[in-house]
Amino acid sequence: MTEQQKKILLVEDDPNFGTILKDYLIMNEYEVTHAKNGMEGFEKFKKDDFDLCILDVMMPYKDGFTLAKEIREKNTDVPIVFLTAKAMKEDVLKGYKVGADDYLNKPFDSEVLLMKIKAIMQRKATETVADSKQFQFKIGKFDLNSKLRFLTYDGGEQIKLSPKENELLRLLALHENDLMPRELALTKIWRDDNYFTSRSMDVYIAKLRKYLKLDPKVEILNIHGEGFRLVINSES
Amino acid sequence: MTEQQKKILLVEDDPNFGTILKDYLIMNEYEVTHAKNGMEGFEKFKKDDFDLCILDVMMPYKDGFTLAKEIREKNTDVPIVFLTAKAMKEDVLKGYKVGADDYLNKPFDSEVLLMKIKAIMQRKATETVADSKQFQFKIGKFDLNSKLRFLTYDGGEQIKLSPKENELLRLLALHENDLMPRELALTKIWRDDNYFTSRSMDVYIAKLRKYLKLDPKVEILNIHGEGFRLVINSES
DNA sequence: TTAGCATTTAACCTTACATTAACAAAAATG
DNA sequence: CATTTTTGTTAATGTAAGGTTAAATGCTAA
Repeated sequence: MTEQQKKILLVEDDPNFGTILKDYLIMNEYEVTHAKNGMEGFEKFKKDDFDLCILDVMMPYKDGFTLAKEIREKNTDVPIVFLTAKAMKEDVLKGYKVGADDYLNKPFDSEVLLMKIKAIMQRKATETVADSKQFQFKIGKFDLNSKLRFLTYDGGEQIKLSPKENELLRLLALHENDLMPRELALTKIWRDDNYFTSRSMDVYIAKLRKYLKLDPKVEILNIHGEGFRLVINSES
Repeated sequence: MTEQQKKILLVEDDPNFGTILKDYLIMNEYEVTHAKNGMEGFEKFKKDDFDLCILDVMMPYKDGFTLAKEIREKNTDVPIVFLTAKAMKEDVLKGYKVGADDYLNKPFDSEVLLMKIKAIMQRKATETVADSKQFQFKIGKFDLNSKLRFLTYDGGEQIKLSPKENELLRLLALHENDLMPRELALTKIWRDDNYFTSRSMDVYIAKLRKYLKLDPKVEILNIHGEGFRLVINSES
């Protein structure tokens, strides 16, 4: 892994603070593009690829959150850090919804900022695409997070899954619209294929069906003597 | 990241065995400091930074476990490997409590030692630097200052945290919204993974939950059989 | 030494999970 | 079409994990 200078987009309207921060980051081996407001920030964002965006929240013309939303539309991955005034606690949460990786109260300790930047870069570097996607499945209106063992319906309600429920649903999702052989689940999840484990599996199929009822387009069909099939119906 | 020679502190009283081992390690690109007993070992430890300590358990003046305890007081991170006589099974466990990363029965296969050393170094290398240096966390409306061990609610009320409370919360915050495996906390904080330490950890989880109740958006969720998850809910 | 902590251990309770049982329904089979 | 096999579903059971509180222990500093 070759060490390369990381590019940071800094959007901060206060000229004094902005310049100081920029210089500090450059001193610490980052390549910094400084924009003085949200509009300019977005223009610069479109023109280059950045490894990190640091956005002030309070800015004329276009505030940090709005800018973040626009950036997210273009690029879902780039880490975003917000700079906020100490007072605004609630807005901070709003920031998280936009997908902030972190935020800092002004004034802040520059060392802390540096640490956070490093931590974020590190995280991004190690979380390979394969890594994070392996556990995420879209099942109709549901999202299955197989690592944390929960099923989200339509971005809202969260259903906790037991280990067996989770593994079974994951296996079904892996074979979406296709046959998931009984035997496969039994050997992979139950590690044994006999009458009782088979009945146990049926019990789990029933549980999953109950959860999935929330979305009428999603169903688990049985293929007699063969296994099951997770289908997502397209017609309404 | 530049490859650099790793420093090993070897504390072993048997002059023959010690010298052979030292030479063997040097042959394998390690920088080795050899001490002949626990007293000397501690003196040398204080004078330098080591990447690994290899301690014989049976030694005159100061045994390996006692030395390890002293080393731990100075430095909680440095990996420790014990060399034990084949017989002592029980003592080995005692060693784990001190926070041993591994142990080896004498006589042992030098290849095995080398492998273990490599594995330990690797493990430490991936425990990111950023992680170990991060001490400030925003947890919903709370601010955790992990260095000074206190939790501030909404800029006002300050809650003092005990060392264990602090470390546990810090570990949870480091894994915010993600799984913090039980085992991780037990090995990192309690340095031992058994029924009682596990129950102790549960007690601390309860304490943290009590503190965190001030902000209803913050909760510690359990993932049965896996660990805990610190989540900050965005919706109100 | 004691007072004041932090931490562990203990006890007891609740919840979560997986399996098994029991019975109903559907599908296959001859 | 009667019978067997497979599947659907719900409930009961046993065990393990976690939650909570209090008491016991250990530690440290006055």
